[in-house]
Amino acid sequence: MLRPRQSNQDNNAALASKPIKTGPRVYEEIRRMAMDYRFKPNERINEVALAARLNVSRSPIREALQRLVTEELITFQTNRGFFCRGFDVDEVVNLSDVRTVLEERSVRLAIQRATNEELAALVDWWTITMARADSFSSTELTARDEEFHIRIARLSGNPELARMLEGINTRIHFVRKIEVEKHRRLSTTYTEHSEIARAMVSRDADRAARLMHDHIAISVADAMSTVREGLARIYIDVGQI
Amino acid sequence: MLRPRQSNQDNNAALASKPIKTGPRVYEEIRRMAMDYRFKPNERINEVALAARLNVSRSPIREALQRLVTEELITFQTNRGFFCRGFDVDEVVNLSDVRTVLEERSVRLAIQRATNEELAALVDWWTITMARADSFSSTELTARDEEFHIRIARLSGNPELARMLEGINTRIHFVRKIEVEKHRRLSTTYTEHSEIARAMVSRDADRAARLMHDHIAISVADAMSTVREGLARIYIDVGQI
DNA sequence: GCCGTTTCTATTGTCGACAATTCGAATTTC
DNA sequence: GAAATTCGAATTGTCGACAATAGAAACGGC
Repeated sequence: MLRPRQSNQDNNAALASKPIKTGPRVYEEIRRMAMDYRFKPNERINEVALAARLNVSRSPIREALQRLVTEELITFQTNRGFFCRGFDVDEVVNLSDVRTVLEERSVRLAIQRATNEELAALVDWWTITMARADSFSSTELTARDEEFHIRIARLSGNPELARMLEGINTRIHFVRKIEVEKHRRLSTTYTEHSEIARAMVSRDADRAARLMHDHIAISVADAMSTVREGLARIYIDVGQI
Repeated sequence: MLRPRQSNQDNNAALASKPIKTGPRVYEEIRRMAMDYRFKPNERINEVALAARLNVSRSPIREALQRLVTEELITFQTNRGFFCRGFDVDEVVNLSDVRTVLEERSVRLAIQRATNEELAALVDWWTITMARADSFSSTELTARDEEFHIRIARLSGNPELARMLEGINTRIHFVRKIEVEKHRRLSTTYTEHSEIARAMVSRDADRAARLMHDHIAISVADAMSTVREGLARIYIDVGQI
């Protein structure tokens, strides 16, 4: 009889009948955990425990972790193992600074290269999103916020630029989510996004870039308090094992 | 008797007595190979062959490769394995575009935050390097070129910015080396670096940023021919197995 | 009671084995 | 002759085993 490569009747319940390769699955799962700080900052990550938790051996775990190391979501020390990344204000501020210049370049290129249809589609999509905003959970809202920026990055026609922004996004995902939940309504973000999109439609690069700059600066302004809030959540929510 | 974890009398000769951990060593080694296109573009990388070549098992090989995947030096497809990254003009151009905005930000921040001593040290170091230029091999020359930019990035006081620039540097290392060898004298690069450094000392941010911008633009200008030259080298030099 | 050793335990690093998949070549079919 | 098929060899995915290392605990000297 063949060895069951992946016990499809997994953990506790059945979203079975999903023939997802375990390699990628494990990677995605750990990545998600790291993004959401399911590991405490600087916590040492026990490979065997994690392997048991995900019903696999240590090999795929280690490969996924190594990959996350270069994504800066995980830290690694030889002979000591893997650790969760830290969580501090400086990092958020520094990332935001980089993000600012990349996003500015992003809008400028998008304005230069995107078609009228593409830009119109961006506006439409965001308008619809705004209209439905109340029906979205914080998680969904955060995802839409991130998607707005990613769409622009894609329109820039520079995949490398887009990839780097995505990398930054995954690293600041947690604080961004906190921000969304803190304000909840997000109305300022909404109007700011709309303004940016409209500036893009009218091909006003300078204005769009400036709006984008300010848009990011605002959230950096109270990064301190956001991080504080984030730390509280990390160490208070023990809802998940 | 203990199992010899690593046959220290390696491949063919003896740089033995080096108790370097095999994990990091393997990673560095493969990384170097990828940077220099010792693998042909888009070539499939055979794990067992590579493992045999480096005298280790497949586990450390795979971990290193996974790590290089997020560095964009290696590509990966489930069930099909690892591949060398491609080698085309678009990528170089796109990376250079990103690099430009990051380097501009880098000088600006460095001018803002670096001390007089630090900037003076930069000028001095580059002056000395220029003086010794003739005694350097192309490889050493390339390294100095890269180091100049990295030093500025460090002076920016933003480690994230520096890290991203380093990432870009490793990806364009090959073409940069070609450029260095193509011009050999490098005199323009030399004077350009000097000018940038001097502008930094006089805290002229706009000028420094503009110089940096042009400095990079120049090499992008004939990226096409450089890449062509690079392709030739990759497929002609069969010096290494 | 505190600091430096020593011993023991938990965890990581690497390996070889084997199943699952893919690749390539030979073969057949149209 | 070209395209599809089949089958065998090569390669990848994952596992469990065990040595080497680090970390904790017990011990002893002061």
